[in-house]
Amino acid sequence: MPSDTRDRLIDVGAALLCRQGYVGTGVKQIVTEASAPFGSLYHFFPGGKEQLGAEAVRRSGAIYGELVPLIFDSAPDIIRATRSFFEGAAEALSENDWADACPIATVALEVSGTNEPLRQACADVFEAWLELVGARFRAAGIAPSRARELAISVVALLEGAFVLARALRSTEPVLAAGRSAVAEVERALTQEVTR
Amino acid sequence: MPSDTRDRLIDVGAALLCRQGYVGTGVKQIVTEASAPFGSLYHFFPGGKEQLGAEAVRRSGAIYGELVPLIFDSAPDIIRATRSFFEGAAEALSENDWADACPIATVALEVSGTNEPLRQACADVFEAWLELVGARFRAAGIAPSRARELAISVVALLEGAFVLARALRSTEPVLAAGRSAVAEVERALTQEVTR
DNA sequence: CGGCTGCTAGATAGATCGCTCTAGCGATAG
DNA sequence: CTATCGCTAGAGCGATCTATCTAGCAGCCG
Repeated sequence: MPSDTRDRLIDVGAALLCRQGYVGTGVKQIVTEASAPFGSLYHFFPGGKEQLGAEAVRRSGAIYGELVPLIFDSAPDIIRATRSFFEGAAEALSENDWADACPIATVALEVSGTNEPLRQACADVFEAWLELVGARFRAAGIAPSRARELAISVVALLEGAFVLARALRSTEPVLAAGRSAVAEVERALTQEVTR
Repeated sequence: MPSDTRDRLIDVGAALLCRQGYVGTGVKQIVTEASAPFGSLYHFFPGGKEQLGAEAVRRSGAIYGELVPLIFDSAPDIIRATRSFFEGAAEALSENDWADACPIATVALEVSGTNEPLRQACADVFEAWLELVGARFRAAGIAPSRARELAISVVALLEGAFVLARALRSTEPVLAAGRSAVAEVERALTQEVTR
């Protein structure tokens, strides 16, 4: 049974990583906001900040990954699911002062050249997301290789829109990228039907 | 006349910001790699690291902005220009060990919630890029509002693909996103012609 | 020559970084 | 009861961070 404190450290760490990135988040800040004793961090995470960071990245990835079945199951088709996804992202972004964008993009860019374990954690999360989304596209009748390419484009549109949205403090990029994503899904479906 | 040392500090700073982000780059590392005396940094940049960072972001933005006329002028149309852009980005990325992605995306994500002057610098650069690309689309006959939306999607595809590519250490996302970008440009042109 | 200015040069302050260390609490087992 | 174990609690270490400080060099002007 996992300790409560350990869970809180990961949750708080994940939230801070999302907003400030890995380098910008100090271990003291994590334990303070988690109301955890300092020593507990190194009790539960002997690997220190790096281990906690990696686990926080993977947890964020799992939580956000759950949005895929949640949204795709409640939408009538993959076109409207894609639209929902971007509209929901835009809403969440503006409501939380542009903090709740991608939980791991900042970390991924920061550490991709300097911290291999963390880079790998981010890569694993991205791959899992691509597979989750790609599976939905395949289930809608799109050929596997085309489904993966489409998944990459949709995720890239979302990630790129988050970068622009956070810098510009506007939902416009997310909404514009969402319309492109919907169009791309439509195009892939049309190709499939008319082949 | 700008001092040689001052220029070198901005150039080295811009290169380091691209690879390590703002928080991950120390001022000592900048002056060391620029072969500049430590005191000179605060002589030329009284605002310290923040001022140097903002100027480096703006310079990177200007340099990368020059790629737009460079590529669009040497391509026969905006479709092939868009394709060139992504293919060139993929090549540059793999050749430099996934370091030369977007020079400011990491900074933009890192500081968007903690450092207003730097966030503004990133926002200004993104807006300038959107205008540069949007102007090319308008020149090809696409309506202004549609041209802006298309520019946002293309830039978002590139930025998002960079995030995935750096984490996955693969050019696949950039190439897949590039094909989507080309398709989106084609779609916008078709809409314009058949209207 | 002397004096002024722009820049170099680096020591160092003060804060913060990640991390290690010891001490002790509380619950459970023997 | 005592012993043990999981966890709490925080002092403090060495390193590193940004920024300031003084001192001095080189070149130009009078």
